[in-house]
Amino acid sequence: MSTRSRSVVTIADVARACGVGTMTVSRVINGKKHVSEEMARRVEEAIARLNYQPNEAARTLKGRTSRTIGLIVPSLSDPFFSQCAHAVQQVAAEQGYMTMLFACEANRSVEAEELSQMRARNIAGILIVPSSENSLEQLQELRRSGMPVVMIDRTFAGIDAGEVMVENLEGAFRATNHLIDHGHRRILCVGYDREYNSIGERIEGYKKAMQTAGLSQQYILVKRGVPIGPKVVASLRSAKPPSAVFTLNNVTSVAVLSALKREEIRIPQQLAIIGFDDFELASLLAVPLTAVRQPATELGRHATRMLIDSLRTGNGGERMTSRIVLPTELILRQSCGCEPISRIARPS
Amino acid sequence: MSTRSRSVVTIADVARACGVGTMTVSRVINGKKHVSEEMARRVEEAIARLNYQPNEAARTLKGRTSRTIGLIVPSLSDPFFSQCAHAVQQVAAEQGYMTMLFACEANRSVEAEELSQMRARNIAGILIVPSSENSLEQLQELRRSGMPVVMIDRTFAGIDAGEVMVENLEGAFRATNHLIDHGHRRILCVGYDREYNSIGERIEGYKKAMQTAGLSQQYILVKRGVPIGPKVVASLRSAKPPSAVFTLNNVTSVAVLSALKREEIRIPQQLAIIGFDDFELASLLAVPLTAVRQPATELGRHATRMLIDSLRTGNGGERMTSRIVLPTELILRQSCGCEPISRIARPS
DNA sequence: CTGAAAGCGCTTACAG
DNA sequence: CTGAAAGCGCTTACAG
Repeated sequence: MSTRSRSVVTIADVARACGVGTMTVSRVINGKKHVSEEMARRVEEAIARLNYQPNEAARTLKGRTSRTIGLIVPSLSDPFFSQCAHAVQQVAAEQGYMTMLFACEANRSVEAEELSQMRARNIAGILIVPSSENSLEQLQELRRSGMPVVMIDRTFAGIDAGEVMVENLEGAFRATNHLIDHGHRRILCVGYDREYNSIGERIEGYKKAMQTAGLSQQYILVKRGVPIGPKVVASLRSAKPPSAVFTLNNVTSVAVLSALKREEIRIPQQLAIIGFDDFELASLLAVPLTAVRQPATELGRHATRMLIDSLRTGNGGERMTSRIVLPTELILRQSCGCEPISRIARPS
Repeated sequence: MSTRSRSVVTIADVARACGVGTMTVSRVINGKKHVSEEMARRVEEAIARLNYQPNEAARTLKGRTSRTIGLIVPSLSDPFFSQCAHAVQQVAAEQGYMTMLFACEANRSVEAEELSQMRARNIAGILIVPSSENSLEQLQELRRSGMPVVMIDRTFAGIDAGEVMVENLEGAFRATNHLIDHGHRRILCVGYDREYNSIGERIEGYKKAMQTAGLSQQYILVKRGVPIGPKVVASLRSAKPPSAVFTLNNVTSVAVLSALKREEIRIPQQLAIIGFDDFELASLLAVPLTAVRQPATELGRHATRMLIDSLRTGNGGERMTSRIVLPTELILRQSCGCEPISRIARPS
């Protein structure tokens, strides 16, 4: 009863039960082409009766690639990535693929290690929010061997892979302009991870808006791990204190918001703020946050579809040039200085 | 260059390169017992030089179980589960296991389907936040065939599996008592998913506290999908309006908070609130939320360790009776009526 | 300490 | 439409 024998029933058992060859069973499992109606019925009945389930390891060993895709994200603690991951898993499952999950923690060596695990497991394709230049070479090698790769949210040059991005520049441009429209002249741009092109594009958007308006730019761009809140607070006491701040991602927004709260700085009166990246609780904050919403779910969905498409067409060996860029949306709340939308009078 | 041939180099290639048998290479890969020092060195050098990587599918086909564990959670959108999932993935990776991810969306048929996929993929063991009674039988069948299973956060009776829970009753008891200490007499208990024992225990904790204090209980317990906020608001206009509310999980807390905000009901003056489940932004809310903190990360860590332990000892075939119950913590903020902690004067 | 043989459960050509 | 043979890349006994 407790022998460690899983999947006890094999294709041979089914074949025997029907008095046919294993090939016939295999054909039925894989789309029943060239099998007579009646035969197919008999085999299917036996499969159901014996509760047979094909062993994926065996199929993989022959077919060289498993119906599993790998997903590498920096972290699942960040709601943006977890939402994305959720969408990936959903779409993959719908299409009959399983998802192997990896959270690399933006750790260089971990990402490389994970990539090599992927290869060992005959993963069909890779979805990655790339965090490290170090694993680039390995990624490229995987590509060369024909494994399809799709980069999500940010990309590295030199990798021949599909890309699903967001309109970072446009979103940041609009956000900054909105602040300018509110009359702000000294707008500070704050954030982490400037080495990623997603963040880089947001910075460009900010820059473009400031330049267009003839305003001078101010930045606080630090490395991950450096507490950024105190720096923003300190800038408020400088000779030219900013009257508004544009934060480059949600981690930054939360860090800045925490510091402002701690220092009892009033938003938006003393400092207005717009963040890139919206999140569920943004509207329930002490001062509801105006934010650039990124379609995290759509990002995951599109990327997964792109990957599976290239798996189906089997053109992973060719160049993967697809690129999708999704629009962002500026969600106006109060932290930018906008008034709360007056509620419709409710009938008592 | 672009043939779909991954993992081109096999164990045979390595063996040939060293002029040894494949067995010797296999031994080196798997812990180098009974291999001479020099031989091991030679083989390892060849492995590195050829960039050889053992094919997991082949190993699995022989060994019957892959170094992969399956994780089934209801959703990754809920930060509690995504944090938990993150911890699982981390610990598993440290121990050399990969994580196959499934988000079942509390969908009965999906959970069952996923479970059967697990079997097909020779998964070594299962970590599950169970959502459905429907898949119980299947889980139990998996158990019978020797697959170790650990349930996280909530459990179903009749499944012989490891359990990692949280002190739900105690946490809820303490939270309710705290509200009573603030002078509240009419405390409403609100939530979803009463069918889960985790939620059931929280209800018991509330009940115990109310009974001990000689107070009468009030409940709003609804099915998933039903908007719960409006019901809480409505109760405020009843003959015996509650002066405080205890919410049974974070989804409920957020729903109630949203409704209270919409109706401009002041917290804690008009209605005090304590929620079960803490979250990152709780302290940045309009009124910082007092909450029972669950150690999501610890939950994931312990569960993964428990699973891997039973994989190592190979006692999956025997009964899995381990049970870990982690403590919760009441995080006092302002929504319960407590005063904000006075800040330490900062040197200007 | 080392290796030749057999086989894990499936699928890919190849015949009929 | 159907099946016997061979082999995917590894590991498990079994010999030396």
